[in-house]
Amino acid sequence: MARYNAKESERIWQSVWDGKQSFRAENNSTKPKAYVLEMFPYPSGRIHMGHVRNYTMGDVIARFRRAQGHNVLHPMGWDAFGLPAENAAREKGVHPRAWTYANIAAMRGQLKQMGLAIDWSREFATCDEAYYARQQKLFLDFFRVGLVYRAEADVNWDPVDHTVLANEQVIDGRGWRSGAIVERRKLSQWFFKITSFADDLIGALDGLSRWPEKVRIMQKNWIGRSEGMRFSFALRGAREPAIEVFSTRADTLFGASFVALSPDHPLVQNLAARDPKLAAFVAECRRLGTAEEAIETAEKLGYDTGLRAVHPFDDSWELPVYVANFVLMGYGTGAIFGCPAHDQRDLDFARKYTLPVLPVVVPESADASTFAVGNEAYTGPGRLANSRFLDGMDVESAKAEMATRMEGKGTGTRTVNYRLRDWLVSRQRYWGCPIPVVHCAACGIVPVPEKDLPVVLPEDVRFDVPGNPLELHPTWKQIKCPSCSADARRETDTFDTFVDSSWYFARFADTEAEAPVNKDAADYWLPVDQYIGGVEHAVLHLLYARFFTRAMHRAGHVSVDEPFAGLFTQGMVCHETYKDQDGNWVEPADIEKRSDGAVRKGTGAPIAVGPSEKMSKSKKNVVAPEAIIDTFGADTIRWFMLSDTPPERDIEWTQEGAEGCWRFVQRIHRLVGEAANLPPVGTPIGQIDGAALELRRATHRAIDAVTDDLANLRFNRAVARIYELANAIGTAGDTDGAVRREALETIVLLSAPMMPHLAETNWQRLGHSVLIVESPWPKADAMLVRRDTIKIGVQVNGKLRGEIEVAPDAEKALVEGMVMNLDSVQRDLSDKQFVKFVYVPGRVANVVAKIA
RNA sequence: GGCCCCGUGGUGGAAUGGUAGACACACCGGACUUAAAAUCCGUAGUUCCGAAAGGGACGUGCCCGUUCGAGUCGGGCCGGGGCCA
Repeated sequence: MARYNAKESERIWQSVWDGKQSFRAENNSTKPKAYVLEMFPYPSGRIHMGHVRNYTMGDVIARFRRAQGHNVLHPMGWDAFGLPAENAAREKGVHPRAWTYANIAAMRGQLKQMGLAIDWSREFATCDEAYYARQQKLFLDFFRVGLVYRAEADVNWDPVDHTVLANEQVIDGRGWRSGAIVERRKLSQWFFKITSFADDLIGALDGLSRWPEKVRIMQKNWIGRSEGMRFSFALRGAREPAIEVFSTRADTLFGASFVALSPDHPLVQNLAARDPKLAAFVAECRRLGTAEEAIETAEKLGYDTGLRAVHPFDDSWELPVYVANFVLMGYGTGAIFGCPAHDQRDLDFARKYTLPVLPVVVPESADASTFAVGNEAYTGPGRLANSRFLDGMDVESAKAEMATRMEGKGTGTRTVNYRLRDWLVSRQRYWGCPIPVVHCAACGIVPVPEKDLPVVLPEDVRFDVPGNPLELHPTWKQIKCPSCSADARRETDTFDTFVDSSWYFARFADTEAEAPVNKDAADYWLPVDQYIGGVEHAVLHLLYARFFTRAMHRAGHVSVDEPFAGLFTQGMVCHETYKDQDGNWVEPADIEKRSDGAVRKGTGAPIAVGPSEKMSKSKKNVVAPEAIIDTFGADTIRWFMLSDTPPERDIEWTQEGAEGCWRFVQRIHRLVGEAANLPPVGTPIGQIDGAALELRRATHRAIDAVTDDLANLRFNRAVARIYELANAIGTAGDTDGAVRREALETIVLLSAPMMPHLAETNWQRLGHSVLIVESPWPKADAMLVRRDTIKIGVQVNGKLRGEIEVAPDAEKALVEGMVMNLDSVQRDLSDKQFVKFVYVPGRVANVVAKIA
């Protein structure tokens, strides 16, 4: 019999599905809807194993839901704006547009080779004018409803590349590309008011029951809600206004030993204007950049302004006012009071500048008169001490008392503060969506009128000089003010690419719509029922998309607040690492494994095998999906990605594993091919017993288990159940024809979402004229899933002593009789005294006895 | 430092508080073959007793607890990873 020709078969079925438009989603359907979405790829040029794993999982769910009778939306698009295209332009002289679309074409071809059940009619790229034009319209709508503003902000500025850098692009204080020392600069930037939804973005997390707990916690931490007090310190004998601070620990106010201002605090700016030393200190602080991690780990440095602050509860108590590098302008008010005994950063600072460290919270176990703080601040619970009217209270009561007193005097207010900052969306780059705004000397900021949209990127830009090509373009930014017609200047910033990916799922509902989002279609499809992607997007992308959905709701584009009802974060794809004797990384393709170890192909030089790590170019432990698909076909690589390892964990790619998958593909093909004399399709099953009945039971148990496993994304278990059915078919041998047909049809149907081409081929070989993608999911017969008799373990005092076979509903007394008659039980009980008999129906029987 | 996740054979991993190791990979033995590949059959946690058939003990990172019964639940450690500091 001919072996299964995967290449040939896959090509054929892909073109059949394509010709029949098998995976088109209907916007009008009476079927239940299922929106299955994987995070869309950046068009880097070729797909990698991570894509294969991600899209295979999504495809299995999409095909499974389709077979179960759902109207499935499973689309694909391209997250196509971004810096790599500009880098390619600088390095290779190719235009970002040409580079990007060529990459998309190449990757589309590779994804199609995977045989994904995608509605390609809805495909788009975020760099398509049709898409970013609508994004500009959304921006104007957000502007209209008050969710957009422009403000000065601290940014990481690369003085060589003339651009703003994200925190992740600053490495050891230097620009990741130029290597120049990054400066902190104040620039006018565009912001989305994500903080106005902060409370709701936290509160709604509890309702996302089909999200991983881990992601919900990460988002909660990221938003960082904290309750505290806002109050002021007056300055003694100074003209300057009082310093307003925010603190979550107002209970420790009597332990205060200094007040500290952010280097970016307005008061500091004023003081620095007439104090060159302070100005120099501020400049020094700015060199740290804006990354919190850098600020946290840097040495705590301060500058004594000479000002003296007055304690809010004691007019005679003065505190020094410092400028400190660890105080962030963006958090709270940009000013704090320092209580060294109960805050580690304050303690580090106090030790450096020899300021008092007075404990005011004493743990229950310690003695208030002797309790002292060494090099570790005490942040735990306890009783207040050295704190006048707060003495003896616990921390929570003291906070409440402080709040009541301050609010009573009108000197402070309870405030909720967030770690989350508003979203800075402007980037000084070319390959992004232009922000549709005009700057006019007379009118200020003027949104581009909708009739003038889209603001299209110019094609004739140069990348041979540093800086923003839009800024450098000779004419593009010159425009008349839409409001007063005077000469004005176009905004040359483009959007952060996270904006592009914050609403694409809503566009998929209707990619032809004139409006950014077809509300009726979006109301039908949203929320996404199952979203799948890498955990690295747990915070930013998923938080931005949740914000955007709320903003779109407010602007009238959608009716939901949450974009993704179900979220699944899949693990990475790993591979062993290899090094030669000189310590150079070696690619898996150059390795040959022998019984005595790994060697380099050709030369036979010894190779050291290292641990399995995430596939990365730098470690050369990358296996190209194309090569695998070329050798074994798409079904084999898909089957591998689903087998053995639970989907949320990291999977290790191995050549042996891939070969094992390939053998199973062939085995199914052979099982179907070897099945001689099958009765025609639809032949009813008559009276059966013995091996035929056993096979039939195995078939229906497989349906039952695989259905449940796929519904819960337990792909590895579903795979194991299919192997079991294959083993059962092999064991059963040449039994009743109709039963064998049922078993074979079942294994083909159950494996179809995972190995769709193989399934289609064998479905046809079994005599079906309807495609398997148009065939319904099998149903398990409960009578056959249930067992007539079951084997249960017999224990004495919890130790296994034997096994008996009983009916699932056998009476306890009957089971007890059987158990007590077992020789092994009798032997064990010979020196013991019977106490009681425990029987868990269908599970276990346990004789409890004590030593006589 | 805080919070969260994980720790099971040579390997990936199964296991609603109920017979630990399903299923797969690798290894080994056998059949088929001139040979190899492919395929099929088989053994396989550790250890002890036994010629064998069998039988016993131990076993899910470590310790303690709850329970008739713990990989699973609780407490405390150790190790690995993640997030936030």
